[in-house]
Amino acid sequence: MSPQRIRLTGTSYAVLSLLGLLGPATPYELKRALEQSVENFWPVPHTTFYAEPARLAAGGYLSVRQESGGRRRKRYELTEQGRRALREWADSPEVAPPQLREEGVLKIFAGGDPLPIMRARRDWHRAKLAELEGYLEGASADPSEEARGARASLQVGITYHRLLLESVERFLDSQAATGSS
Amino acid sequence: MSPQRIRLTGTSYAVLSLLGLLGPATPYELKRALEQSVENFWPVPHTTFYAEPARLAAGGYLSVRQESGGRRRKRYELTEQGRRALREWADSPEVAPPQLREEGVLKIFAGGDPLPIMRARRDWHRAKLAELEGYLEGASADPSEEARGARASLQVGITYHRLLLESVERFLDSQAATGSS
DNA sequence: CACTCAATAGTACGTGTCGTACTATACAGA
DNA sequence: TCTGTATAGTACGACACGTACTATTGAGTG
Repeated sequence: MSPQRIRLTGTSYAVLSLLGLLGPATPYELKRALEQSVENFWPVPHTTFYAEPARLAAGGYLSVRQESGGRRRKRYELTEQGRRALREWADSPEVAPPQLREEGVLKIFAGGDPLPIMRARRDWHRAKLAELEGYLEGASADPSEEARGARASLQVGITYHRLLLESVERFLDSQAATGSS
Repeated sequence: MSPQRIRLTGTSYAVLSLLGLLGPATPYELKRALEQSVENFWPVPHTTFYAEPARLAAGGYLSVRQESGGRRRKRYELTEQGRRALREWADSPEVAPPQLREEGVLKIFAGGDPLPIMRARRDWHRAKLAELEGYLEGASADPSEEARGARASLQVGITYHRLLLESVERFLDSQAATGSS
């Protein structure tokens, strides 16, 4: 029962801030909110995400209440300790360096043909950008103060993805210009 | 002794392609080559990276010869199986979607102040870009055919990072223009 | 009303990854 | 020969990941 020490990771803070935004929520509700926001600059597979609230509860950062209905879902809520940890982290200016995991570039490194790879990328980035812009429209419909961070991060996320797309397009143009074998 | 089945991950292919480039090498040599190339679009902590060649050898993708000197390092080399797996992977056009892990945006999402975070980012991206451009100069000094993939991936990597930097600068400019409280 | 199908809401488990901390060798200079 | 620093790793426990499976709900259909 006494809270264990657990390490707080990026995923932990993602959960904590979503709970800060939504109030008490079930893992599934959190996961849905995640998909429309944090997922895009902090990817988390769903199995990891489902497990995280339980970890945080074990560490004393969340409290749980189990529903009695058929699905007996667990509803999690920030504790004072959780709220404090979140605020401290958000207010400290240090950030870990960003990481880009790009299998496409890895393939090119290994000698793969850049053109089809980068074309696939271009299409993917276009779709992703459209998706994010949709989320931003949705988020802008809710002008509350609590959603300010969500909107700001979507802005930044969109800028990132827009420019990534641009970089891919630029690369493809330069290829078309030069060695279009 | 009979080769185990192992899963080949991005890290595996990073090792395989580095071995393809360098020929027989020790984990440390691989790690050094990694830092100047693949690391920048496929981050791998050094402990994971050291372990990977042994895994691949257990799977039959690499062969090992242990040196007899003081440090008794192990020198790894691609087997035919390894070479085949690498080529098949590099030639297939499917690529997993790129992932961006950006703690800064996560903090902004959580309500952190965007300005100091993005300023730190700008500086980081500037330094990284300079570093990559240095590597490209180094790689261009070696105009061999085998290094073609290395050069191409550095080009792409530089374009990515340049645009990421630009996106941060654009964001900071827009902040400076609007609400510079 | 029973049945089926899709969508929703998860869990289990083994392999792989990560970070912290520690260890060991080589070599240069005092 | 001692001491420091760069080089070259290993140990290990906690954490993350992916595949596959399970269970509940609700809507439509006969």
